[in-house]
Amino acid sequence: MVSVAERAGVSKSLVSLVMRDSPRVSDASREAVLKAAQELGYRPNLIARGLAEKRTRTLGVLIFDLHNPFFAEVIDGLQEQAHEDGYRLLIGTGRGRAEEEEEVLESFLQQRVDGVVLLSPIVERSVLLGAAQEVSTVIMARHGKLVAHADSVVTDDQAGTRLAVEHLIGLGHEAIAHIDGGEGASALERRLGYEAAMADAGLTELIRVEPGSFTDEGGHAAMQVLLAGEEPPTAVLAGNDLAAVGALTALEEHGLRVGEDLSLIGYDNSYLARIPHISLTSVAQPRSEMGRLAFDAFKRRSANPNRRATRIVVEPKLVVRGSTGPRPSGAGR
Amino acid sequence: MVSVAERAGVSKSLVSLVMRDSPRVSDASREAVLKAAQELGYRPNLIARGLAEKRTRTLGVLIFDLHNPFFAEVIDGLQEQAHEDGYRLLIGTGRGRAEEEEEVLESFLQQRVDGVVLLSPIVERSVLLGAAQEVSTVIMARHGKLVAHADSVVTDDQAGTRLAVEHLIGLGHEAIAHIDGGEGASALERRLGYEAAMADAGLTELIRVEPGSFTDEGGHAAMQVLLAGEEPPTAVLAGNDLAAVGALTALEEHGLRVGEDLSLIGYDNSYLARIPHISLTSVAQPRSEMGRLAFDAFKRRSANPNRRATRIVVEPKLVVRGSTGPRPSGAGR
DNA sequence: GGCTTAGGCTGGACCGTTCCAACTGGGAGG
DNA sequence: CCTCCCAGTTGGAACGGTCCAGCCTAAGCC
Repeated sequence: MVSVAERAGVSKSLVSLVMRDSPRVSDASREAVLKAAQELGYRPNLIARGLAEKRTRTLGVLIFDLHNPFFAEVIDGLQEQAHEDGYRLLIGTGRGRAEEEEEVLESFLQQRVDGVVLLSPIVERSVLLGAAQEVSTVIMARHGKLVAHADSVVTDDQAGTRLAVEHLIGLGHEAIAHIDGGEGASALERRLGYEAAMADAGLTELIRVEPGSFTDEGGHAAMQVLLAGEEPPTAVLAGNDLAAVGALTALEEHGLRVGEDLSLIGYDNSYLARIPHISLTSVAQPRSEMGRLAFDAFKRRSANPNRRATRIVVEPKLVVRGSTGPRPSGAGR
Repeated sequence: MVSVAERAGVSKSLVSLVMRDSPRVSDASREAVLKAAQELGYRPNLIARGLAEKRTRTLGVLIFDLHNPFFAEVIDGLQEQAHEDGYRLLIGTGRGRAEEEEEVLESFLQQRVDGVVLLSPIVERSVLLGAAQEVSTVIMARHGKLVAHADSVVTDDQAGTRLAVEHLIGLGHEAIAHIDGGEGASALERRLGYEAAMADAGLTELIRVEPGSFTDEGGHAAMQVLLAGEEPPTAVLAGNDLAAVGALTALEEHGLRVGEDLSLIGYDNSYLARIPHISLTSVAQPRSEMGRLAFDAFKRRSANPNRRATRIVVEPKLVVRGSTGPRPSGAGR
């Protein structure tokens, strides 16, 4: 910067002003500085700037699992909004381990990020509380109690499964089973939505929750059990798309046609559901919108760090595809 | 840091030494400093450290497409190795646009990363050359001429399609078609491998390359054309898994059983291929190993920035699943 | 003509570290 | 007893920017 200043015949303060697009610089000096910078191949040092400004215009994003396409889309939304506002994203992952997640978070703080966005974190609540005290914090896709001074963004999973059940009822189905997602807050939410919707439709007696998991093996095994029973359901609501695909395999093994002999619904509207060969009716969460909302929440909180913790709930949508159809005549009840 | 020093009754230089685990500190002072730091909730400022040390122990990783699970696994390997060595990863994406990729790269340089890893970048060659001059650069999954002062890590795609063709020939197939991946260096490599393997087996006359793309629509359309022809192939090698899944849909529409009436092979051994419902024979690239190799290359180059550009080629493997089987008797030739 | 105002610019303190040359005190060696 | 050495420690100069108070000059106003 000093070399640029010398070459342009001005002070380094002025170079600094030009680099930051200050309006109170004459056109002549601006041009001279830019020319000198160009000639010297000068590139501003964001490290030094960060030190002097005491802020980095950087957001730390902690992702539970890089492989899950869900997160990729959330980051898309986040990145888009952040980029527009001149923020950079520092992405890290604890690769599914709480301990590593904590390390990554600490490293974000040491790097003095202006805020952190935690995507489905599994660290203990106390860690979240600690983070929220240090820096603007947004927690995504984690249900449970609010964390003081942190905002959270979640989807209404109960509403999601309710949509699915109502769609099936509209098609004439009554014996609708649910393949549970196992432990974890979102599996619980999804199950509650299913049960409530069934009860509201007067189908309490037909509620059937089969233990499973969020994996294809889990969905496969659960569907096996359902089909082996005396009165198999005419429709099944899987915990997520992956489990639904596992269930699909089981149906094939039994020679049943999905969408005709039995209707199947997934959850997440992932990439998988969209494949024509699979064509799965599924509940969609507005992922990139969630990313945008998270960034907005961050901005609001950095403007006013002491505001109350908020929870932003977004509504899921049902995407109907080929895996659901009318109740087969004469089947079950 | 000064406060910690005062509280511990030592100089800030000594605090600095303790924080960096220097061996030339007495146990007594070390303990006193750590105690004071603990009590004050002191957290080292990596920004200031980066400024003073003139290096950041940070690697900029530019990803072509966050959604592609291929990249997630490469990053896994990279992250593992980097973490072990005390490096952090700064991840960014140009979201498929060359112009944005350039911006992200420039931002990495302004942040003074110690190196950059470019995953399948689409920026112009001149940009790569420029980056390589500024900082240790590793280019991944991009074929083509070597870039001066940069190392590259690629898979041998020609060998990959060759493996696939040889597997099919071993099963008795002769009329083996290839669905091309469209433009781009890797589509070219894959096609060349196919053609060479066919020629080597004396099947030059049966070489058939159907234009397509790396998407499911592309695979679907190409398979339609192949099946509509007079002498449809008994085996098809798709450009990647996604195209193979599209082809699968076309087969279904024609009432053909995959693995029996026609054999199908994908490329990438993605998540999709592993789904039981799909069960696609596919060519696997050692993704996380590629990530580790990229980090090694970075380390070597930072130790010696002027070493010659190298190209590290890793060998693909064939993963056989249910979509390939013996040539149906009496079919085609 | 003198006073005020404002735009444009500057010098130097500061941000929180690392680095380096130099200092100290006690033990070993002659 | 003096010198040398070395482990342990220290003060102050970087690192490359931003920030702020203040300076200069020319224009505007009465």
